[in-house]
Amino acid sequence: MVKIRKEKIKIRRIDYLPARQVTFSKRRRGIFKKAEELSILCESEVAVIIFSQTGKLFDFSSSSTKDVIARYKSHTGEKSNQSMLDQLQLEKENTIRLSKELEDKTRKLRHLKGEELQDLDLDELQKLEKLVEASHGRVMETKEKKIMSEIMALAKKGDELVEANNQLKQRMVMLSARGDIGPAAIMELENLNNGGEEGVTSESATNVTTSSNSPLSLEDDCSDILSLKLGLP
Amino acid sequence: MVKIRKEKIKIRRIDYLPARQVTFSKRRRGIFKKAEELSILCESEVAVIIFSQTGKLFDFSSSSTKDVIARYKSHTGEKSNQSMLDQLQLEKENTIRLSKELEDKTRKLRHLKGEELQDLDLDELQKLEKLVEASHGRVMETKEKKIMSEIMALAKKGDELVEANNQLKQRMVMLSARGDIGPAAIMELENLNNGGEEGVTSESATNVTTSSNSPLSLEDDCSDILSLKLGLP
DNA sequence: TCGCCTATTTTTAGGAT
DNA sequence: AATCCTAAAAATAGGCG
Repeated sequence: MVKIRKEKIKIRRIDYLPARQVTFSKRRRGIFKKAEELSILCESEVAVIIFSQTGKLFDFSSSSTKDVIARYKSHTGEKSNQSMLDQLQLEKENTIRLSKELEDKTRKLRHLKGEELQDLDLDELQKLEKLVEASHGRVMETKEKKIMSEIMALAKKGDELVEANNQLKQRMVMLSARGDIGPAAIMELENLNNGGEEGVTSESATNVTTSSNSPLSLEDDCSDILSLKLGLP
Repeated sequence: MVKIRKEKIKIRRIDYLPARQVTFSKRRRGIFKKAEELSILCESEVAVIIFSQTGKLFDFSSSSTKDVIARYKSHTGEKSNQSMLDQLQLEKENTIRLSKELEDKTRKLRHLKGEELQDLDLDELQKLEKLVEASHGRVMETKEKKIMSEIMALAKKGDELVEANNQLKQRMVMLSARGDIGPAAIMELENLNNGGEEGVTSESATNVTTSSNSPLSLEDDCSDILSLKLGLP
């Protein structure tokens, strides 16, 4: 029963481990008690979460710690785990749906390419054949239209070039008439631009408008034309 | 400076609202202070979450309430919001990837069906045409094979039926020879089974094995045959 | 709502078990 | 680690501004 002097302790880390552990235990209980009292006295919801230095978890709650945490999260504007789970579920269903669609399309694509036909019955094969035939027709048609329009574009460009050429030549002639350059240079130009043809002169420069190309029957097979790469936009 | 008698309070709901509010405020600060002291004295992580009766949130934490909550959740085996977010992100990327693939396949499918060809260039159109042609060939081939095999199956079934029929007739003849049924019934049977043909009798019943069908040239267009629905497995 | 006051209750440091 | 003891420290009920 020896009474020992005590003095107020400083709020700083307790260095002596056993003392620290004891204090932790005592004060922890103290806080939990206070928390409970507060929740009862004032009808409030209280949660206390404590991790000891060793990582051990101690928690108290007037109701359920998880509930209080959920309420805390909704208060701080965070999405709850539940709504997150819902979203995840939705995304997964989405993925499954997309996968199914993809599988279906992949299958159809194979069939249209003439692959894996063995799992089609006669009826389906007939429909597929009709489809492929129709498709072939449209592809041919589109291709021919495209070829025509590209040839037109080429022809137009050619005409424009001829026109530009003629205007250039006209200028050259005028310049040579004024003695700025010699006639030899003009000859050189003409040979460079139309190899072997009769020289296009200024008088025919205005009526090079339409259908000046070679005749082309697009009704026939024109795979030889197709094979040349048309470098137009 | 009048000294007033005080007595220990009971831990039960404080009915008088103003007193309750004051107590809430005082004790709340008390708990927070204790919590802080504990965290410092014992180097522990502490979080206190309090909801007042009016729904107002008060929280204290030695570090960050969210961190403590995350630690709490990982301790109680729940998935953290973060890992959930990661998962969600992953799913979303998955969805985007699938959507892109789907779009691509849809496009290709359209082209193979001869739709939306205008956004193909000449080169692509040519490749597509080749593909469709090849596909058409394979579809035709497969269809013909299928038709052949179905006809074979039909023929086989037919032969089996004829065979069964003959055996049945043979029995009938034997039965009639024993006087169990009259000859009129046999005639009736024969007329029912082969309308107009000469009666198939027991002596031809054993050699109905192969190629007893009508001649069919499958090399030609056989769309008229295709149109009849073959109800075989 | 807050701070201040003060008598009283409650908590707790330190020791011992 | 928990519990008891005790004196000192801290918290706080109730009142007042």
